[in-house]
Order: sequence, then C-alpha cells, then structure tokens
Amino acid sequence: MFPKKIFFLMNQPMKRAPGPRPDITQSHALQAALELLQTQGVLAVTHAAISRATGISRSTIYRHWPNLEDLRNAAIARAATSPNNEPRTNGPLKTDLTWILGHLMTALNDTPWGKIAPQVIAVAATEEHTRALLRRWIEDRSQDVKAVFDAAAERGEICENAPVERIIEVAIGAAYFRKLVAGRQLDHEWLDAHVDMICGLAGKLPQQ
Amino acid sequence: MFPKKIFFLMNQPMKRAPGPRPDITQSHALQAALELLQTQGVLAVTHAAISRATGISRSTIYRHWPNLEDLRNAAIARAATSPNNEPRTNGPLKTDLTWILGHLMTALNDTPWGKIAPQVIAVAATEEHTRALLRRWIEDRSQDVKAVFDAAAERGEICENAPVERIIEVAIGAAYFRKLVAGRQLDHEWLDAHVDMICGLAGKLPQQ
DNA sequence: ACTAATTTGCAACATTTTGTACCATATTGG
DNA sequence: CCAATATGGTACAAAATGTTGCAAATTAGT
Repeated sequence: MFPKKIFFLMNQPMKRAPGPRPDITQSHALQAALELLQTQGVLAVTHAAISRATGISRSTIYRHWPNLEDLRNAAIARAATSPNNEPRTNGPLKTDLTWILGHLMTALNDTPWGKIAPQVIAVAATEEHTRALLRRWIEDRSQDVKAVFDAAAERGEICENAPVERIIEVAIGAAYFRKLVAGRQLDHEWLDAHVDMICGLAGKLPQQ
Repeated sequence: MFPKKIFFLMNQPMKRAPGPRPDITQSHALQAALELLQTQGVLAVTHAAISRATGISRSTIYRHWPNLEDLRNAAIARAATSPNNEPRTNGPLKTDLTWILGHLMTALNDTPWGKIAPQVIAVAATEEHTRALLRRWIEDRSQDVKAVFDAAAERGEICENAPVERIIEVAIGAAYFRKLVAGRQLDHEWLDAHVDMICGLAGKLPQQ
C-alpha cells in the first residue's frame, strides 16, 4: 500500500491505483480448463466451453487470455505445477527409491498430471513454452531420484561406475511408458518389482 | 471382370459397374495430412489445409473424410502402419537385442512415427480407434522383443525366473521416454549401453 | 464411339468457432 | 462519494467447418 504514496507524489496524473479485485475469476476459470483438459483433451479447452462450465461471461475469459494458445498454455501451466515431494535419503537405497518412485506413481495415478501429461507432451512438440514446462517437470523428477542415488553413493551402496543418469532415465521412463503409453496400471506390486530392478542395475553391471 | 457378368444375368437393373478410378487423390491427400501432422501437430490437420497443400479441392477432401475426426484418424492410421522388422533370434542375446532395439531406434528417429507418436498418444486418450491403433503398435513391438527373449531362454541364456514382461516394458519404455518425452537423442552409444543394461537385467537378479 | 456410373472442381450457402468493440453496471480501494 | 477496474451483455467481423447442387472430366463396359 505504501509504495502507492510514492507514486502519488509524482507529477504524472498517475492513476490512484484502486487495487484489483481478488481474481477468483481467473482461478475458477483455470480450474474448469483443467477439468476439460483431463476429460476431453486440449481440443476441448475453449473460451466458450469454459464460459459454459463456469457461468463466467465469454468476454471476460477473452480478457484474461486473448487467444486459444494463451488459454491452453495457462491451463497446461497450471496442471504442471510440481508437487514438491522431498526425497528421503537416509535409509537404504531400496527404501528411498520406493519412497520417491512411489511419489511418482501417485502423481501419475492420482493427480491431474497423470491424465494431462500426454496432452502436454503432444503440445510440447510444437509449442515453446509447453516444451520448457515439460522439460522442467522431467528435470525436477530426475533431480529427486538423483538425490537418492547420490546419497546411496555416499554411503557406498552402489557401484562406482554405475551409469546413474541412464538408470534414472529408465526408472522414470518405464513408469511413464507403462502408464501413459501402454495404458497399464501402476500399483504397489509393480512398484516393488520395479524398485528391485533398478536397485539391481545400480549395484552391479560393471560397465562392460 | 468376370463376376460382373454374373450380375448382368440378374433381373435387377443393377448398375453396370464402371470401376472406380484409381484413387491417387486419397493417397496424395493422406500424404499431405501426414506431413502436417509431423510438422504442426494434430490441430493443423484440416480439410482446408490439405486442400491448400495439395491443390485438391476442398469438397473432394470432404467427400473422402466427411468430418475432422475421420480425417485425423485416417492420417494417424496411415502413420501407424508398422514397418515389419523381423527380429533375429539366432545369435547371442546381446546381438539379437541390438538388432531389434536398433530397429526401434530407427523407427523413432527416422520414420514419421517418431514425430507423430506423441500426437497419437494424446489423441488416444479420448479416441477409441486411435487407442486401439496405439495398443496394436505397442503390442507388435513387444512381440518382436519377446521373440528375442524366448529364443534366448530356449538357449538357456537368461535366468529362469527373469521377469521378461517387465524387462520388455523397460527396454521399449526407456527408448520412448528418452526420445519422445525428454527430447534426448537416441544414438548408437545409447543403444549399446541400453542393450548392456537390458542384458544385465535378464541374466541375473534372482528375483529377491 | 457411345453410354452409364463415378469422381472431381466450383460456387453458393449455412453453421459454428474464434476474436473484437462498445457500453452499462457492479465492485473495489481510497 | 470518487476514480479505476472487472464484469456481463450485445453486436459484430472474420475464419473455420460443413452442405448442397451442378457442370465437366474420367472411366469401364458394350
């Protein structure tokens, strides 16, 4: 509030700055966009559709996002907000991996991201911002897993020359593929077997 | 030609069956659709766009595919025609795997499928035919890899209780993820390391 | 060559989607 | 109460999306 007084002293007429009203609108509209994205794909995310779903007038939606691309990007950006799942790095590798990959499993099973990711990946092929967003998401998840491996290495639990980067790629990639491409289920049985597999990779395989 | 004579003998007036002209049109149009799909995504595949690209009149395109969904499905179906890459099952596991996963790599790097797959995966989320198509493609690739593993098992090269299904999922899934989601490159260096990794999984890992 | 069947291109039109402009009203901070 | 902004509504423009009817070109069979 105070900074406004500074402006008040300037010679410019300088609008007296009536605070913007709390934009429940934007939040409400994006929520609807998110649901459309999940249930009917990117193509369904439309100014008109959101207007119908929320009761907010079409012209208002246009004011917030002047064109389709902006609107869809906004919806996607909202969906891609990473849930910060702090990796645990105390226990043995297997325990830590189960924890962090369990989080990944949950994200794919029970959050909007799981349903939206395919759409995001497709849009990323032709749209710059979405590509950056996706890259960021992947990077974040990779870092989580890497932290686990680094800690394990510190404790001497894994082979020195294990190709950690590749192993991370496999650990995350297999989950993505199974769930999003092949359409198969991620459950605890899968998780246990997957973690075992990954642990096996890190422990042995002398690079040959 | 002869069967028509049979119809000629029937009492019905029965159209005299002038053969349809060779539909270069359909083929030409789909080719353009494919290119649009690759370069600009599903959204760009439009009757008007194809008309502009090919010179074929808009109404003709509409005659072949009465609406957008049909048109896009046709373009996708054309892209998803599997190149039948006969797996080799003679040599040692490592050699066979390099062969078949090399084919997968090539498909993702150098064929339309590599660029289109993300679009297909996204559409599959809401469209039945596309989902079936994708499922089929995955199934075909999995069978190729499975044939290699089965032969290796026959020769006693892999562990009895190795989780072959999961290993296949990892072998293919990692490639997909690396290329299509993470946007990283698939090259021979990657292939060699990947095959080593997969071989390691099949050979050891006594299930614990 | 002639005929019948079919495909194509063209133009005109209807409908929906997408986007813009303006104005009256409601809401907000001071 | 005032000034500034957000909203809702209507009207409109432009493009995308389909539809229809007709003349011309193409094709297979006779």
